Amino acid sequence: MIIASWNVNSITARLPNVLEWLKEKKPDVLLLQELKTTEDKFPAPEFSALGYHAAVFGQKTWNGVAILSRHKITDIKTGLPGDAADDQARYIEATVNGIRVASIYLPNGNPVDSDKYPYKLKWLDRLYAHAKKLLKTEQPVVLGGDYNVIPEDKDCHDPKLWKDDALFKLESRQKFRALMNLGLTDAFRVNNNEAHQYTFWDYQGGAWQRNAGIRIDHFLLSPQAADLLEECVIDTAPRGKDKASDHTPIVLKLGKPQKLHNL
DNA sequence: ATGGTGGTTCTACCA
Repeated sequence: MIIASWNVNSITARLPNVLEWLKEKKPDVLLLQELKTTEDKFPAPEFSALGYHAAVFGQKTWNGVAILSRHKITDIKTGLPGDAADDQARYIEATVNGIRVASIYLPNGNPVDSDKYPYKLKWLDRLYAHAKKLLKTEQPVVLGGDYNVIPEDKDCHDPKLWKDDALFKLESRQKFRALMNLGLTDAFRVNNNEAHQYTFWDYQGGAWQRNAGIRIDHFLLSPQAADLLEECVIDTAPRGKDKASDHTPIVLKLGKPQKLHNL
């Protein structure tokens, strides 16, 4: 089973690129972030024509997340619990093929001296609390998306340039670490310890051409999902296309549950 | 320290 995640920076602007990529890669599931549109304007018919169901949590102008799937999508929940006043469309969760999957668009948090940074940190705390509950179900859980957190020095081009940024500040990284200390696994790092593997390159300053990127799109897996992990790779090709998003897809391959020997 | 680009929307704001 292939599950991919892609921050598309407007599904309207990115539709041709996303359709082309789906036709080529044919993932079972694609998690989308930064739709920048509402449910009623989401291009569901175009995805349906390729065989994908869609669960969408949108809003006007900003944010917006979705789950596309060739398999039936059930038990859809929108919004991250823990703050009734939070009206930003950043979280959608559903069951696909026996796996609980979430598409996450974590707040950016910049500038750090605005209320955006505490909102990000609180959002990370809410995600921690929610992940704890999901882990108690002992189901395969896949939390994928744009976390807006650079986990380590080696996940950016030049750590010095990022040290005071909301994506790299100590509190952000500590809270991301805390998620893993709950028992979640950063799928990309299971079989790949290389530095400078990126999922985002800024539109500005020739960041793509200079490979001055950051790794901020992640798949975090519950133990039951991590046991199924076969591969997790970043597909850099879409970032080099015309009219590209500033993010590129990260792709996760899960196998079938193994039969365990009785011990 | 600033500005560089691209998205939505139409004037700034966000990333």
